Amino acid sequence: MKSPQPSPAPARTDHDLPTATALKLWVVLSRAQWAVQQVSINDIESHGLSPAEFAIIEVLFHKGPMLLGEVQRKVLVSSGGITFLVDKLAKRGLVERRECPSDRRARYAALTPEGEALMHEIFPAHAAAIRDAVAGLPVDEQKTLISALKALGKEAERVASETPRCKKAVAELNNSAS
Amino acid sequence: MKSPQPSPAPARTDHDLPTATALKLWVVLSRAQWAVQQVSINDIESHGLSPAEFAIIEVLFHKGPMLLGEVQRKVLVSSGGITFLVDKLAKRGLVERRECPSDRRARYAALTPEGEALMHEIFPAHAAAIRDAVAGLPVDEQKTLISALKALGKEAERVASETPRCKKAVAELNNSAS
DNA sequence: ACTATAAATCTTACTTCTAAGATATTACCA
DNA sequence: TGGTAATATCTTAGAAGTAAGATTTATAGT
Repeated sequence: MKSPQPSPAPARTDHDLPTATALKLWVVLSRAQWAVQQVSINDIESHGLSPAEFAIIEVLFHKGPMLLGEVQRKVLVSSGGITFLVDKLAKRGLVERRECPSDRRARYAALTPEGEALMHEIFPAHAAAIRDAVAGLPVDEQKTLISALKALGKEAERVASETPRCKKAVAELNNSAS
Repeated sequence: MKSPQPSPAPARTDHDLPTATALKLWVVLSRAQWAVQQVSINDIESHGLSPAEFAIIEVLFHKGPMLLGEVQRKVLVSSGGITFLVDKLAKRGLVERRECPSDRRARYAALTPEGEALMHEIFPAHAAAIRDAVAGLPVDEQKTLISALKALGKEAERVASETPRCKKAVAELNNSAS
C-alpha cells in the first residue's frame, strides 16, 4: 500500500539482511569496476584505440599468436565481432592473420612488428595508470581483495552457468582460462 | 588440433610488485563483476528486458519519478540513449513521460501502473539471484569487501576525473550520487 | 569411402548506443 | 530589457557489436 501522494513513495525492497548486503555489494562492485575501467579506457583512447582493440593486442602481446577463436573467447566478443575488430587492426598494420598449417579452417592472429613496438611503447604507462587507479588500497589489502574477489567470481560463474541462457558464454570463458 | 608453436616469446611486463598486484586485481575485479553481471542479465532477459531498460525501471521503482537527465546520469547512457530507451519502455507501456510544471524543457520519466506491477512481480527474484551470485562469500566478508571496494572506487573515480577525457562522465556520476 | 556432425571463420541484417548538433526554454547580468 | 550562455531533451548519422546462418574444412562412425 503506497500513499497516493504527488511523489509516489519509492519502493522498499531490502527485505532481509543477506539480500540487502548482496545488493549493496553488487552496486559497489560495479561502481569500482566502472571507475577503474574509466581510467583504463582513458589511457587506451589516448592512443587512438578502442577498449576491445586494446584487449586484442594486449592478449596477443602477452600470450603470443593465437587462433581467432581463442582471442574471441578471451576478449568476450562474438565471432562476427572478432572478424570486424581484427579487420580494423589489420588495416592499421598492428595485427596480421596467418594460416594455420594443421587446420585450413583456422587463422592465427599475430602482432606485426609495428603492433609489437606499439605495445612496448604504451603498455608500461597503461600498467602504471591501472596501478594508480587501484592505489586507494595499500598493496597488502589489494592482495586480500584479490582473494575475496576470486572466491566471489568463482561462485558467481558457477551460478551463472547453472542458468540456461548463459551456459555457453560462461563455459567458453572457463575454457579460455589460461 | 593445434601445432606445437615456436611461439615468439610472450612479453613480460610485470616489472615491480605493486604494478603486478594492481594488474592482477584489475583482472579479478573485472572478472568477478562480469560473472555477477551474467547472473543479473540472465534474470533480466528472462523477462524480455535489456539490462539498460531494467536499470531505468529499477531506478524509477526505487526513487520514484525523475527527470530524464537524472535517469540518464544514474544509468550512464548518453542523452540520445535515454530518449531511445524511454521510447521503447513507453511503447511497452511500462514508463510514461510527464511534463515538468516548473520547466517546460524538462520531462519526468515515471513508471506506469503496469511498470510498477512488473517490478513488484520480478524484483524480489532478481534480488535473490544477485544474493545467490555473491554467495561465494559469507555475509560478514561481504561487508568487509564492500568497505574495500568503496575505498578502491573512490580513489579510482578521483584518478579518472583527473584525466581530461573522462572528467565530464565522472563529474556527472558524482553529481548523481544520491 | 561416405555420410553426418562438428568446428572455425566470415557474411548479413539488425540492435543498441554514442557524438554532435538542433530545438526549445530558462537563467544570468549588464 | 535584451543578449548571451546554460540547460534539457530530441534528432540524425554512424560506430560497434550481436545473432543467425553460410561457407569451408576437419573428424568420426559405419
